[in-house]
Amino acid sequence: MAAAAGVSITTVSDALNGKGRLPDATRRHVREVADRLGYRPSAAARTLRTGKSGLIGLTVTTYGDEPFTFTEFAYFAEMARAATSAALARGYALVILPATSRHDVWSNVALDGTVVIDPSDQDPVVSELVRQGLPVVSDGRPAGSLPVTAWVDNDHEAAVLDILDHLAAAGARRIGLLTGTTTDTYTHLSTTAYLHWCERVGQDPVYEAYPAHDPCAGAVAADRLLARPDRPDAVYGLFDPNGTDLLAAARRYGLRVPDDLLLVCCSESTVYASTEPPVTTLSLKPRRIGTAVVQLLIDAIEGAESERPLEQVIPTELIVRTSSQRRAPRTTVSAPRSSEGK
Amino acid sequence: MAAAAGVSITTVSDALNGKGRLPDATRRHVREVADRLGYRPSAAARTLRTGKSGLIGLTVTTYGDEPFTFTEFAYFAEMARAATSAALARGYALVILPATSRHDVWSNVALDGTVVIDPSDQDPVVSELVRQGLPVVSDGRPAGSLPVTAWVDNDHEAAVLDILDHLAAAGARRIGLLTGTTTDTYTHLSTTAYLHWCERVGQDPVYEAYPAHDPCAGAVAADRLLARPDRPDAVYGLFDPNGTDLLAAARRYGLRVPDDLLLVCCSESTVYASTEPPVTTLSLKPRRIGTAVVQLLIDAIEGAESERPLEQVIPTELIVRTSSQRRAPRTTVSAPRSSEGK
DNA sequence: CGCGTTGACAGGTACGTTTCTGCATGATCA
DNA sequence: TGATCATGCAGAAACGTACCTGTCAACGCG
Repeated sequence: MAAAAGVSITTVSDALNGKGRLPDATRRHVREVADRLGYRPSAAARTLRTGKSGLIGLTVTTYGDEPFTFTEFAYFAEMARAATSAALARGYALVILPATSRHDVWSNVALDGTVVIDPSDQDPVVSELVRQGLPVVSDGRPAGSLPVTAWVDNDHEAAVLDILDHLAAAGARRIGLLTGTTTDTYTHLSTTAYLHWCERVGQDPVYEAYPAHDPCAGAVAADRLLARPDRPDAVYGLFDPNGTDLLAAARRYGLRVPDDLLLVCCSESTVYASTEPPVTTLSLKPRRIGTAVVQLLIDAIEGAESERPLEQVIPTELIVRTSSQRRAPRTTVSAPRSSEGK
Repeated sequence: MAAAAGVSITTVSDALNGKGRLPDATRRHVREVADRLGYRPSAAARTLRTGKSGLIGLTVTTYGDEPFTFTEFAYFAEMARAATSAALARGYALVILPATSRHDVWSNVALDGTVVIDPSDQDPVVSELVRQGLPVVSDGRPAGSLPVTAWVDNDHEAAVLDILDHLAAAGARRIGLLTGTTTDTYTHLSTTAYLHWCERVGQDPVYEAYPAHDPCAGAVAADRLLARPDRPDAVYGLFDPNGTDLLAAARRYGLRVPDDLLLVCCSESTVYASTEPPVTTLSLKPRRIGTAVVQLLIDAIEGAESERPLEQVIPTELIVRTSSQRRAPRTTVSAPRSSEGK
C-alpha cells in the first residue's frame, strides 16, 4: 500500500488517520490510492498497537445452555437493540457473550469493556473482567459486593408497590402474584416488595412461583393461581408471557377481566394493546436502560470523567389498559359522578 | 510471563497451546505459573499473527436508524439465540453489526466471516466483504446476483400455497392477505405466491400492504382489510403482530373467529397459543436457520470441505390452532361423517 | 567411536499498525 | 549570512503472539 502510493508507511497512517503534518495534496493522494486498492487497515494490528478494539461484550445470563430465554425475549431484544445503536453511534460494536460460555471464547476476543445483564451474586466472569482492569457496567444493580464500574436499574420495589396500589384503587381486595423461582435480583426484589405490601395492608399473600425460563410452567402456574380456594381478584405477573397465560386461565374458569379479575403484567410486548381485553403492563424501559448502560461503559473506557452518575435508576412506566380498570360494579346502582370516590 | 516461569516465550506458547515437544512437567509448570499470574494471551496479537479472530458478524437489516424492527422481534431473537449457541459451541462469538452502519465500525473489527439476514438486492456491505475474501452466508436466498458463499432459507412460496390450501379446505371462499410494502425477498415471494394462487383458483386478490416496520400501521391495515366491501372470510398475515391486530379488528367488526373469519399468521411468538381463540401460525423455524447458517459459515471459514449443501431449504411448520379450523357450519345440518368431503 | 536421531528448549522473524524521533529542505528573521 | 523554525516526510521501535529454525545434550546403533 505504502509502495503503491509512493510514500512511506508513516505517511499512509498519518494520511488515513488525519494526523501528522501533511499537505492536503498528499493526504488526498494517499486516500485515493487506498480507495482504488480497496485497502483497509488491519483491525487486529490496530488493536494490538493501540490496545483498543472497539468491541463491547454483551453478556446475557443463561438458563440451561441457551443464551437467553423466552421470558426475556422482548426485553432483551429491545435492550440489545438500543445498546447496539448507542454503541454504534460512538464507533463501538457489540459482541454477544453468554455468561457461562467456555473460557477460551472469552479470552479469544479483545474487549474494551462489558455490559452484563442481571449479574448473579458472585459472577466469576465479572470478577475476572474487573481483575483484568476492564470496565464492567451492569443492567440491574449488582447483588452482593460485585465490583462493577457502574450500573443502571429500575426501582423494582417502587414499581411493584405502585402496581399494587393501582390495583387496590381499582377495587382489588385480594391481589395475587405470579413470580419466579430463580434467585435473580429482579425476582427477589419484586417478591419481597409484594410481601411487604401485603403485610402493610394486612392481606394474606397469594402467589405461585415457577421457573421463569420454562414457558409451559408459566401457563400451569397461572392456572394454579386461579384454581386456589383463596382465589385472588387481581393478579400481577412478573414475567412477559404471564398476561396471555392469565387471560387464558381466566377464560377457563369463566372469570371476566376486569370484572372478576384485575390483571397487570410486566412486559415490553405490544401484543397486550390488542388482546381481549387489553392488558395493563409495566414497562421497564429497556431502551433507556440499554442506552444508558452503553454510554456509561464507553465513558469509562475512554476515561472521560463522566458527568453521568455511576448508578442510575430509570423510571418504569405503567401503561394502564382495560384489564386493570374495573367498570362500575354491576350490582351497584351507578353512583353520581365523584372524582373522590374510593 | 516467560521470565516468571523461567522459560522462553516459545515454550510458553507451546505449553499453552499444546504444541511443540515439551515434557508434561514443563507444560504443567508453565500453565501453573500462568494461572497464578492470571495471564491471558492477547487476543489482538493472536489475531494479528494467525489471521483468525474467532468473530462472526451478524448483520441485521435496518429500517430507519434502528438495528432491527418490532416486526422481526421474535424471529430475530430466536435466530440470534440459535446462532450464538452454534457459534459458541465451535469457539466463535457473534458481533452485531447493522447493515447500514458507519463504514469505520465495519473496518474496525476483524471478522472471520459474516452472517447476513435478508440481504437486499445489491447490498454494498456484502459485496465489500466478499471482495475482501471473507465468507458470507445469508439467511434468506440472495436477491439478484449477490455472490454469497452459501444461504439458508425457507420455501416461502410453498408455505404460502400450503396455507391458502389449508384455509380453502377449512371452507374459505375469499382469502385476504396482509402484506408489506418493503421489497425484501420474503415479502416479495410470499405476495407473488398469493397472487399466483388467486389466479389459479380464480379468486380476486384481496390484500392490504403496509410498511412492516411500523407497528401502528399494521393495526390500521388489518382494520382496513376487514372494512373492505369485498371483505375476505379468511386472512393470512405475513408478519408477527398481524394475528393480534386481526383479532382485534375482527372484534371491532363483530366477526367471530373462526366462524366468520379464518386466521393464520406467520409468527414465532408463543402468545398465539393462548389468545382467544388460539391462532394458527406459520413458523419459519428460526432456530434451525440460525444454526444452519452458522455451521455453513464456520465450515467455510475453516476451509473444511463442507459435506453440507451450500444452499439449504429449511421446512416451515404450520401450527394449526382454532383460528383456522371452522366448526361445522351452523346453517347446515351436520352431514354424516365423510373423510372425503370437500 | 562416530553418526544419525530424538528430545527439550531458545532465538529470531513476521504479522500490520501507531507513534516517536530524526532528517532534510526551504522560509524567516536578526 | 548564519541561526532559527516550521514543514514534509522517512526510519524504526514497539505491541504480543505463532511458528520456523536452530542448538545442544543424550542416546542408540553399527
